[in-house]
Amino acid sequence: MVKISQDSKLKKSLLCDLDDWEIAVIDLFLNAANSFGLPKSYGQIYGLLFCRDYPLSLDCVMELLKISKGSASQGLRALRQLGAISSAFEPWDRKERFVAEIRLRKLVGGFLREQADPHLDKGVGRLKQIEALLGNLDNTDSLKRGARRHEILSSWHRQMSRLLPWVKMIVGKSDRLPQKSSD
Amino acid sequence: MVKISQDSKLKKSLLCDLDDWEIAVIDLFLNAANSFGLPKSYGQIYGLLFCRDYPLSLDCVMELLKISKGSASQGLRALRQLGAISSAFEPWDRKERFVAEIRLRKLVGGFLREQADPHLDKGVGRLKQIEALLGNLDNTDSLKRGARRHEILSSWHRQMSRLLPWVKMIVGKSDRLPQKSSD
DNA sequence: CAAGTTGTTCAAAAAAACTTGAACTAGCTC
DNA sequence: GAGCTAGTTCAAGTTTTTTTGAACAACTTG
Repeated sequence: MVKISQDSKLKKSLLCDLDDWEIAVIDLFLNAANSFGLPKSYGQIYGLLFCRDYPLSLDCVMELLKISKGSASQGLRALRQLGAISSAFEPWDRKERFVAEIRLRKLVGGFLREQADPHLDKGVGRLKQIEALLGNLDNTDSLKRGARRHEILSSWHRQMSRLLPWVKMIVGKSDRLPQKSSD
Repeated sequence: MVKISQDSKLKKSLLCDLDDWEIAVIDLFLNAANSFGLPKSYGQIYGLLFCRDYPLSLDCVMELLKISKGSASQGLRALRQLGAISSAFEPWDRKERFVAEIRLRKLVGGFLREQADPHLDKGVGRLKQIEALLGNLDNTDSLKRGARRHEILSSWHRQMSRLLPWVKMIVGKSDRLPQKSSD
């Protein structure tokens, strides 16, 4: 491949800037990320990849979004960890390139796996801890109250544990887009 | 009622401090609030009320949790808005007092109503905006790509809109605690 | 192995979110 | 209406989170 892409003046034009609609989409994901408790930059990165048909490298992401190398690197890593993007190496270049996962089911699944499941697991520990503290107690009144609260929390925990698999199932079950793959 | 409760030295003992298990429960909710994207203090406040059998006033909340009046006031308001707590005035005192809602279905429902539904609504607007931007476009390639992305986002929007009612239904459908009310 | 490229790390800077508390409104009571 | 009490508001302060960028590690190539 020609060395042209090293010249930063040309780079800009080669990468061709964002379209207006792309900016709007990226902004949409920025906001979405925020309300899911993820950093804005993750949303922007996902949004950009979502807009594009072909994989982008870390450099492209950096330049198109005007964010730092560090942000881009961390964001891409986190998004891959969430299963929201995947990466591949093209044979003709050793840059890693990224594409967005667009199957909603995968996105939701990954998010729940990384965010919800861990909390449910920690919950078990917390419930045990509370149980233990109740054990050390002689004050009958407080004990009874605490025991009741423990029951309630346990019940919630059970219900949430049952809910999540359903959510993972329901999303994307039907209502697929006409053409193109899915799961 | 006697004026004793104005004497701050007595107040402390009258309110009786938090038990260890209560501290653990409050901490649990603090963390939970955090992962739902709500301020920690909201979690603490809810946690405290969750532990108690009887309604607490703003003052009590403030003193037991050692948070400021402002935090307590805002937290209580927001929690009520979410349907996570409710308030009442006792006939013998003009302080407003608060109790936690413990029916998981109500909690989830309120949260979705206040947090998810608005986002879905805003989503409609954003989709329209993107559509409009695509309208201004002559570049056929970008237009096609954009149109496809718009389809995908619309599909996601539909799927999410269908999911939420299910979640509201499923949570709390069965698996009730033995005794005591529910919905 | 020197030079060049890709991507990671992490301390420090910047930005965002949360909390505080003093000033304020509103409603009683005398 | 003066004096209390209950509760709200919001600018300023504090804490937490996110971003930056320079130093670094890993790998390739000549």
